[in-house]
This record gives sequence, structure tokens and C-alpha cells, in this order.
Amino acid sequence: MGEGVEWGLHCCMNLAMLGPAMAVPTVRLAGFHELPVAYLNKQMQALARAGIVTSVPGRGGGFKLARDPSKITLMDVVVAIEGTESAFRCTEIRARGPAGSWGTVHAACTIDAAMRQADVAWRRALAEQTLADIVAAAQRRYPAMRDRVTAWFTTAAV
Amino acid sequence: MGEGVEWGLHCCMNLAMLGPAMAVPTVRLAGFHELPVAYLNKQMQALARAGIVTSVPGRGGGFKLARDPSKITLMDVVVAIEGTESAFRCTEIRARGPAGSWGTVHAACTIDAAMRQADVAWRRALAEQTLADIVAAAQRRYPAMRDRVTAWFTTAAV
DNA sequence: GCGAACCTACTCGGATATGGGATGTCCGAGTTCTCGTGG
DNA sequence: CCACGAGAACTCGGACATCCCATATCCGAGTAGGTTCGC
Repeated sequence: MGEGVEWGLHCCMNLAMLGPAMAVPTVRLAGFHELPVAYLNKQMQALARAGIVTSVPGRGGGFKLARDPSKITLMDVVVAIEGTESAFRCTEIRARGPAGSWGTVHAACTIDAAMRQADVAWRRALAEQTLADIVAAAQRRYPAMRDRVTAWFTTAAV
Repeated sequence: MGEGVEWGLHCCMNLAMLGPAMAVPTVRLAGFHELPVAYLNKQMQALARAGIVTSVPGRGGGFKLARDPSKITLMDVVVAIEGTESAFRCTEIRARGPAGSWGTVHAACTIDAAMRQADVAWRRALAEQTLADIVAAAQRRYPAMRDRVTAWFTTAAV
């Protein structure tokens, strides 16, 4: 799984804490975690295309969450950045070789079905957790987090 | 996810249908699905190292399942070939940047916990299914499968 | 003082290089079967 | 006919190339805000 997923999740988490009022440019989002600016921008574009964040162009622009954090699941973010394909991809090797002419290919591959079942379980687990849940959990452990984050992001750049 | 996982699963499935008596060389396993011989051999070595199959050297040798198919889970095969690392890897980007000095790092990352939870669900789904289950399911759809597979593998090479 | 036009700086957006890991290939060590030979 | 030994062929096992995608970077189009000029 790509590293950009982690970045996107953390950035979305920060945007969720900041609220939908202010737009944060990529430079600041990257600076908060010391990430490569241009590459993070690429991930943010993916999030924008998926409709998770909205981009505000021009001076004073940036990114902000497109909808309430309780309406954004981890699944949404992962799919937006990593793509919709499942980890396991059945290439139907049954069709190649001697067994290809046996007629067994006309129905679903048993192995593919099993792997797909596991993939569904994974997706379901991700879809059950929203950004709001994550923020709430973090807030429960570090009550001062939101204040410190908002303080840093609203402060003028160093 | 690597393509070798699919190959390894199908090969294990074939070995399960053939029974533990005969050892099948890589050439035949590859020929059944028209796969690159040497590269499949690499995957089989991984399965051997993991103790899923046992290798028989010398003429007439090959690979055979190390234990009963009901004792081999899909999880075992996937881990043997793909490795034990989970898809998502937390690099602790919280520690970098200004938030690194806030002391929030001393506890687990909330995002990592959520992703890990999904990963556990995936692994659990894979661990619940054994090779015997897969073979039984396939057999249920194509009752003649085992016979045809054994027939092909026991027949002298073309 | 007020408004408008211009200009600058800043932002996103997509097109463009680069490196590491999966993919693919090769040859050597070791074992087993086979064939020939002698008793 | 049987035992035995040398040979050959076949197998796994790991070391060696190659290709593709994730990573990383850059520059251009476009916009908001600040500035200046005119009234």
C-alpha cells in the first residue's frame, strides 16, 4: 500500500480538526509533518477529484473538507488515493493451460471468491470508521490536541 | 499484492487434490497453468521455507503438501509468499514536524490503530478458510475436477 | 475619501524524471533412477 | 538370475538481469488580494 495513504489520512484528520471555515494550502499541510510538498499536493489532488476535499485556488486558497467528518469514512480516503482495485487480482490462470478447455471457467474462481470475501471484510472494517471517530478517539487521549493544531495552523508561517 | 500469491494458491489447490503421495516437479505445476517455470519455482521455495510444502530432490522429486489441506489456511499461503507485513505501514509522521515535541507520540497512533483493525479483519477472514474448504467448494461445482486433475498430472508429459 | 483597474504573489493542476522492488532468467549442488557389468 | 557400481538425467536452490510502478520534482494556468492611480 502506498505511503500517500498515510499522508492523506493525517492531513484529512488535521483538516477535520480545523473545521470547514479555513482553507489550508499544501505547503502548510506538508510542513506540519515535514513531507515533500509537491508529492503531497498530488495526493491532495486525488482527494479533491474524489470529492473528499474541495480546492480553493488563488492567494489565501488551499484545501478544506468537502463535507462533515462524520460523513467521510477511512474507506473513502483509501479508495481516493490508492484506487478502487482490490489487493488480490484474479488473472484467471485456470483459463490458460489444459484446464482451460474443461469448461470449469464458466463459473467464478473459488480462490478469487475466497480472496474477495477477505477483501470485503477489510473494506467493511474501513467503511465503519469515520474521520469524526478518529478525531474523537485522538481527542479523548490528548484533550489539548485540537487547540494546539488549530493554534499552529492559524499562526503565521515561520 | 504480488501475482505469485495467485500462482501459489492454485498450485497448493492442485497439490491438495493430488494427495500427499506423489511429488510434483515445478515444470508440471507451471505447465498446468502455462506459468514461467523458474519464477514459479521461486514461489514454491517460499512455500517450502514456510513449511507448507515439502521439497523432494532428485529425479522423480518435486513438491507435495507438508500437512493435511484442512490444516493449511489461505492466510498461511499468503504470508509465506507475500510476507508478514501488513498492507498499511505507519511511519509515525506525527513524530516529525512541530507536533513531534508535543508528547502525543508516546501513545499509539489513532490512524494506525484503525488501519490495523481492518488488517486484522482481513487476516481473520483468510485464516478462517482452509485449502480443504476451497477444494471442497470447487469440487461441489465441478464433481469431475479432482479426477481430471489427477489424470492430467499422472499422465506422462507431452 | 472612494472606486476601479492593474499588478503581483500565491495557489492548484498536470506533465515530467528517477529509484526500488516485483518480475523474470540463469546456472550450480545434490539426489535418484537407470543401465551395464561381473559374479 | 542377482548384486553392485558408475553414469546420466532430473530436481531443487539460490545468485543474477530487467521492467514497471510508486516516489519525487518541476513549471504553467488561473485566481484572490493588495496597490496605485484617477476622480
